Amino acid sequence: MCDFNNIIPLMENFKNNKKYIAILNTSRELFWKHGVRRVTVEEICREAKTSKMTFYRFFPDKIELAKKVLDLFYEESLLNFRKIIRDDSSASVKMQKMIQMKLEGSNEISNEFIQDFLISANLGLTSYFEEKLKVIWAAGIKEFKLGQDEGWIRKDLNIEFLFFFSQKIIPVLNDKDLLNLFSSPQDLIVEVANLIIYGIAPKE
Amino acid sequence: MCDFNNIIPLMENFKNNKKYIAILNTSRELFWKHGVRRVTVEEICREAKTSKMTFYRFFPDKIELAKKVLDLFYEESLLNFRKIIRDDSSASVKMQKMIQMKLEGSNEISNEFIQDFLISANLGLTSYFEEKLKVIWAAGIKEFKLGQDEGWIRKDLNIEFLFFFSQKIIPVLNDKDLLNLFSSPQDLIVEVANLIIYGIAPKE
DNA sequence: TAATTATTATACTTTATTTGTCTATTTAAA
DNA sequence: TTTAAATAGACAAATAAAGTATAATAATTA
Repeated sequence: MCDFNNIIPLMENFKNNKKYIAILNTSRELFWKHGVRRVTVEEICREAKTSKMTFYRFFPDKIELAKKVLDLFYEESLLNFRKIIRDDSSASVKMQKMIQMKLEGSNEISNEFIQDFLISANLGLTSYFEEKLKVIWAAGIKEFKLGQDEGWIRKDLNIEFLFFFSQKIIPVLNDKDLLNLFSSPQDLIVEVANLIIYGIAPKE
Repeated sequence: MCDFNNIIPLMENFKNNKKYIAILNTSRELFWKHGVRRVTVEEICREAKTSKMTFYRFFPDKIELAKKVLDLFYEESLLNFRKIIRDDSSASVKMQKMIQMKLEGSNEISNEFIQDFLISANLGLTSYFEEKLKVIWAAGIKEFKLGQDEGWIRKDLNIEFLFFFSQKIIPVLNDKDLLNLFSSPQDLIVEVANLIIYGIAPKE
């Protein structure tokens, strides 16, 4: 008699909805380029070929959409990260893949996007971002600790330190003069990966 | 008794004014990234470390500023172009330099910027842009005709055709597979320049 | 130094844009 | 055919941006 499916909103069915996905993709692109502040709901709808009413059926407002975009981005990044960590290649290759990923920047959040999360406190995104970052950071560290358990990362390594270190080292790797020491970027990546994995001691 | 210098506004003295230059540079950067529409006067002032009042002393509004930015960009581009054309290197080297310039995109107007000139008719920039383009186009053609007079460009070449052609050819040169046929991008540029200058006939 | 001029910060009004909601219609699916 | 989903357009309310006025400060120059 009483079918609750008709009463309780089918929240998570959105995921497969074409329009919902179109809005997410379009907004991600626009947010990436220009940040949240500069992009209007109307613009997103126009680009995603949807109407405003449909937009508001899915998202209460632009800010919540931005949060969702951030969520999905992190989810995706973590998945990529996990795939490399749990991959059954050697430690050195894993590290190479991670460096590659970092260099390509495919896992990098755009500057314009992040600015609106961090700087313009007015949008109310700052704390959300910080919370999210903490969670992701923890998840990433957990993955690395897995590597310690599996034995291909030494147990006395400070993972938190490694994370900070890897953030700082990327610009250095993009140095033109450094690149010239190698016959290809790939060779540089291998060299760095080996340094990180094996240090400077000879492999026994 | 009557000093007209005090009455007639010293219009063109702006050119050397620090603040004026700061506003132009800042706005160019912002317009380049986001287009005119998305950038606010207040934002420009903030970035250029100047006040709104100073802004309005130099420019009646954002649109006039955008026009000025376009003007200066074209002026600069034409100067670069002229420098190459009137340079006393060989025809082939001239062409190499021009191709290089095109590839670097340093003389390319940004897409975001141009969008606001072309698409959003509301800003009233479209006709201004078209007029300007005509003038620059003509100036460019005139430079090339100089080359014809000087004898290093054959007299029966249709310069207008060459212009269209060179616009279309750039993306082709950025093709990865094409680049792989050469040991360096520079070699590709030399090859293309030689083709344009000498055609396929052997140099006598 | 005093006078002049340029610049700024702030507050404020006006104008324009954006938001979010409401309809009446159209389109698509069951 | 009925039901649900999506759209276009109009709209009031909220927000943001433009542009002006004023008083206070800093920088120049005579």
